Amino acid sequence: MTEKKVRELPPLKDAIKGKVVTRYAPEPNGEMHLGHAYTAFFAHHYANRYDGTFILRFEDTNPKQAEIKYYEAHRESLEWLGLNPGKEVIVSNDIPIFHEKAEELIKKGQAYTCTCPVEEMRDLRSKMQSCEHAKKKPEAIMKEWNKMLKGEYEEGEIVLRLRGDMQSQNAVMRDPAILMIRKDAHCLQNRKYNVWPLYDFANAIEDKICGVTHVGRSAEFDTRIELQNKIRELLGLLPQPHIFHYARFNVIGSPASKRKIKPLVEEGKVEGWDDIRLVTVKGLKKRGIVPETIKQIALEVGMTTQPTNIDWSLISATNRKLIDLSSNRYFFVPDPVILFVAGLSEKRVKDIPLHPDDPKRGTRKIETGSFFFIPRSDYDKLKKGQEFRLKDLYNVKVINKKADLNSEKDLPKKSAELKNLLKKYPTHLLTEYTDEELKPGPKIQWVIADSLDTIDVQVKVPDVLFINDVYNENSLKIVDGIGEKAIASLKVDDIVQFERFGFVRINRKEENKIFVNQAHK
RNA sequence: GCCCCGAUAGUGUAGUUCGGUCAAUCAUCACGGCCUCUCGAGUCGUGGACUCGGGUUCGAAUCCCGGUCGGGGCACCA
Repeated sequence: MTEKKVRELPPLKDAIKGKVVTRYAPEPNGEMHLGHAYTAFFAHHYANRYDGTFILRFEDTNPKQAEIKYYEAHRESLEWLGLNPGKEVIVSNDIPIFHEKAEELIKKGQAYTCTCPVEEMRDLRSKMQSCEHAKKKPEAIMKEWNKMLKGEYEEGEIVLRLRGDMQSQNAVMRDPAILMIRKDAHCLQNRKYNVWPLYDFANAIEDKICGVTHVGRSAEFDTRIELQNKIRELLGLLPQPHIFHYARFNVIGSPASKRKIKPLVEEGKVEGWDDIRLVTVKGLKKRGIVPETIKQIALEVGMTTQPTNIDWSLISATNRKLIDLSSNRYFFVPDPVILFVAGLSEKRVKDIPLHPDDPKRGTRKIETGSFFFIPRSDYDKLKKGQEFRLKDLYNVKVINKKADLNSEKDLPKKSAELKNLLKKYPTHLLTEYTDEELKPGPKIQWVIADSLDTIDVQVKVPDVLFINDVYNENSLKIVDGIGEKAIASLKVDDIVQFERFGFVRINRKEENKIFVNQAHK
């Protein structure tokens, strides 16, 4: 096996070995998706490369949004991805620090309280005009600030604004609000605080508290660099961290953002955040995509500043190569019909390899009789008189495509089980044994039908969720079929290949039925 | 509307910093051959791209200007 040349990310600017600190900073209000995973991967990757520290930081400064279950969700997903943080930080624990820093700005004359209604503030900002509140005396500002902290204002009544630059081309610089009143209970801090920092303020300071040296994030924050740098500058929090941006990653046909996934979950168009059609980390896991695939694709795509639209085939192909050698092969027949082989009285016992390219994996024994299941799709293609091979067994020839094995005479005595199966699967094919010789021609997948020494299998087969932005009604197919007995002893999370069908991950087991998800062909 | 950012095959990328070695890399994809007791893997081959217009230059994917297209931002969300 030749080692594929691995792409490497560009070096980090001013990176000193041992001193690099990076962070992955999600808001705990939804499951981790591919975009998050890439951000986390890059941060982790660079921290490792320079023997630095990778921090998981929860940006939970909006009590309306933060939910306790999502803290855990991010931790779990990171662990599964193998991106373990060296340190975890919860931003809402640092609210007192933000209050302190805000006060410092007020004392320096760099911030003021403002009671403009939202619309008015927005309007004035777009017109590059200050409001009268900007002219307030320092003592008045400090007085109002203290009232804010004590909870004497309602939400929306007042904010603390930074003295930025009203004439700036960059609209975020025009005296942005940096702290606001929030009265909702926070999932961790409860009602301890009335004043909460907004994103830019919290982020600028928190990166410094954490000692973050290099920040990689998605490009929507491009215009905030100036603001965040200014906040740090005013507070003497220097030097500035290095910030690099990259554009959004899209998978064609799969909504990437929480904003788009949430409604799908709520409308029941998907089965939950971990639906196998979604590119959430849990969805990918459930489908049978391995962490290494996600990392390899992140590396392949890199940190481009142009939006990317990855095709599912890239994910499938990458994943297939990674799991191919480690996935055992099993026999599975989707949508089965029953086949009888005449002219052969003795039973056979075959040793069939678990992997065609790796004999060391060994074999499993399968005892065959005269009754088999074969896929309907193969059955449909067969013609009377045609010869074909039962894969790994022998050759047979079609006698009657529309046989009724219930009434057919000259069949060996049928067990009660078999009689039931014949009724349950009413399409019957009558063939006769010809010979053993392996020759060119169709090879058909089979599972024994003489007894119940098999297992019922249900497969979920995912397809793209959206085609040209329209929800794909057929994005999830349920395929029922029958698998060989060995499948029954597989464990949940095992990834195997059903031959001539595709790679699947074992999702759930019941007493005599197993539920699997198809990752891809 | 205003402000940023970007543009290499269907898709993802390499090359752009420092113009010639680029009739453009690798992968995916599609098609065909070989191999294989899978529709998987492997292997060989074929197909397909420098957004457009102008400029600089002996020479432009690479530098400059303009257009077009795409993405993002302009919150008392993050």
